[in-house]
Order: sequence, then C-alpha cells, then structure tokens
Amino acid sequence: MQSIPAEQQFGMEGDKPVAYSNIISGIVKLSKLMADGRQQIVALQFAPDLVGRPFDITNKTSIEAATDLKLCSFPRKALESLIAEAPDLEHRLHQQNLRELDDARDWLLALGRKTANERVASFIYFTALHIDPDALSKGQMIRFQFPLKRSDIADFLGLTLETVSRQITKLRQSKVIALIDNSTCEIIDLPMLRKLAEAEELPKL
Amino acid sequence: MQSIPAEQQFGMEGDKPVAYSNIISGIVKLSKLMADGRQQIVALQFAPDLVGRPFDITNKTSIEAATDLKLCSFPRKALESLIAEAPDLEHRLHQQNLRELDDARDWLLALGRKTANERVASFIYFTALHIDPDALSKGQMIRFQFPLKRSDIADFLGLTLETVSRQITKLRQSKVIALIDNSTCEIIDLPMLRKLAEAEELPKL
DNA sequence: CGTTTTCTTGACTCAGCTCAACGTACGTGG
DNA sequence: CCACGTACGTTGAGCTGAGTCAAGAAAACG
Repeated sequence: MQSIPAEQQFGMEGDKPVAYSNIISGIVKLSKLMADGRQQIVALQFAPDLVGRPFDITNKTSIEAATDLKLCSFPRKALESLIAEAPDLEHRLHQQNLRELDDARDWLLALGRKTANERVASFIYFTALHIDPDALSKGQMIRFQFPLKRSDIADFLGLTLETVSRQITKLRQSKVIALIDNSTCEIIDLPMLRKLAEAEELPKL
Repeated sequence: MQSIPAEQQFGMEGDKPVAYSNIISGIVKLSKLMADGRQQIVALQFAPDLVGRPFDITNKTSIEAATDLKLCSFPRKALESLIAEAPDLEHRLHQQNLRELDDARDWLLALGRKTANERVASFIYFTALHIDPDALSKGQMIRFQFPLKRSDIADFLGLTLETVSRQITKLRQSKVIALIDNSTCEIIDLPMLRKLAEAEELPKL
C-alpha cells in the first residue's frame, strides 16, 4: 500500500511497465504524447481498477496520478505468475479490459463526431457516472468534483482548454449544470445533460 | 464456414450479438451510429480475428462486412461454454482484446490530436501494416487495396469524405503515395508516410 | 449503353484554435 | 499582515482548417 501525489508518474521505468497497481482510491490518467508536445489522454481509471497493461506492450502510454492516489502495487512478474495459476484472475482482468475497450470506443465516437459542447457534456456525464452511478440512475441532483483541471479535460476531449472553459460556461448559462467553485460541479438538468452527452441512438433508457 | 457480401451486417439480432465468427478472409468494420445519423467506425478487424464481444454487452455497436467475407461462425452459447472449459482459449481472446484496446487508444490520439493530413497518412500506414507487416518493415515499396471506400475512411477518421479525398490528392501530389486506380495505393515515400503517421514520440525505430 | 454510385474539385462558411489580456486563488517570505 | 509570484481559469478578437453545398468526372453495374 502506497500513496502517490497528484501529477506524479508511476509504474514505469523508462518506457517499460514494472508494476501493476490496484487503485484503492483516486483517479489515474493514461496519456499519449506526440513529438511536438500534442497530448491525448486515452483513459481514466477509477478504483478498484488494476492499472498496468498485462503482458508485453509495444504501446507507449504514460501513467500518471490525476488526483492523489492510494495504490496497492505488485511487481510485474508476481502478477503474471499469479495469472498463470489462477484462470479466474485472468477472467476478471479480461472483464476489466473489455470495459476499457468499450470506454475507448465510446470516446472514439466522441472525438470523431461530437461537437465541443457535446464532448464536454459527455465528460461531465461520464465523470458523474463513475463517481456515483446509483445517484445518477435515480435521477437525483448530483454534486461532485472534476477529477481533472481544465487543461487535462482538454487533453481528454481533444480540445483546447479555452474551448473547454467556454463550453462549461455555456452549460452553466443554460442551467444544465452549476459550478459551486471552479472544480465542484452540480448537475441541474440531468435529462438535458444526458441528451447532449448521448446524442447516440439510445439502446433503451 | 459461410460467405458474407460486402456491406452486409451480421452476427446480431436486433442489438444482441448471437454469434461469434472467426474471420477467414476479408475485413470487418465495427461502427457506432448517432441518432441524427453521424457515424463513427470504431474498429477494423482482419483475419484471423474473432469477431463478437465476449460476455454481456451494454454497448451498441454494429458489425458489418467491409469487404466480401469468409467466416467461420459459432453460436454465442457454444463459444462461452468452450471458454469456461479451456482457460487457454480465454487467454488468446484476452490477448486479442488487448491488441484491440491498444489500437483503439492509438486512434484516440489520432482523432483527438492529429490533423486531417496526418489522419489519412495514419490510415494508409495502418492499413499497409495490417496487410503486409513484413514488407513494410523491410521498407519495400508496397502496393495494396484500400479496404474501405472514401466515405467509410471518413467515418473511421472522423472527417468528411471530401476532406479525405483532398488529403489523398495532397499525398499523391507530394509523391508520398501514388494511386494506381481509385482504390489501389502504392507507397512511394515510406519514411515520409511514417513521419506523418507517427507524429508520436517514437519508442524506437 | 444509360443509370447509379463513387470520387474529385471549387467556393464559401463556421466551429474551434491562437494569441492576448485579465481575474482569482493560494502560498511564501519580508 | 500584505506584497508578490505562480498556477489556474475566464473572456475577447481575429484567424484558419475542415465542413457544407454544389457541380462535374469517372468508375461500376445491369
């Protein structure tokens, strides 16, 4: 069990992953960097996810604490030999990776086809869902902290921080959300937020 | 073993997957549709991938033949009980899903941060890699067919078909590629193509 | 062949980017 | 306690890359 302060990278040595970590609390961001400095956050992970790409990786992705973290880490070898023994463990990992794949594909739709406004709405909805799925499904009014600062939200949504700021202002003005302070968000009009976020064909509701 | 003509959907009944299929030959596209018709292709799958999201799915994605296909299909139940018996099968599936996750995250970077020109270059590079990884790594001149028509490439890259067409013209004019006919592409300047495609920080080369 | 679908090109528009100024919160040390 | 610096967020003005709309060219198809 260890603590990691926000903004710090971990679990890698050079560009090889050396450890797997269970998230006890806090939020982890995975990001990709281009040679000229352009950056894209490709995933956020929440407790109780396991961080660390199993098996060999060709893929350069950096792992960083988005908030202060509490982790439970294992060396790479340890987990891999555990997996070899316990098929059930691999099954659970597989399930998590499938969820991550679904998430990634949802964001592909957002980055490829949604407007700035819809992307920000999607981010807020996505965050609220991860923080308290139950409250959301009951349609209660919800208050929560943004897990990322504006520039990180921008890197997640493929926008600039200015555009993110403007769209948040717009959502505030149209009474979809309210800001208690810069990083505390309250959802006022959940149906509208959902409509903006899921401009997708709804499977059901 | 069955054949599926290009453009046809398969493997689903309503929005539930009913079968898994091994791709013998051809290319499969997975796409998401928004209520107003906006569309995003979220993955392409090549032989010998297994098509079909294992276990339960909450995620609405349609599965369609991008080219004529040869498939080997199993009913959903059959594969799931096979998995329960043979942990090795789950391991192989898991590996494939991890590759898909890596791909999806590479495209997140492309859709979030790359220009139209870089996205089209990435698509050409990606396609060539999947069709003949060896020839590419030897740096040979490569000729291949685009697996998708312009409007599908656009849906994959989060662009319009006009923009895709213009960028292909531009790559042709700058002698990075040549077109033998509309759908046959030859890579002339591989280093340049790679530079455009992987504006990423190169792990190694 | 004519018909239909796909691709290319041009002219114009606009959502989101860039650059720049300013506001606000917080910490540090004089 | 206040002055100052630093990091973060907001807002404005103007620009531009990609979208839209429209017209033709070129394949594909029966």
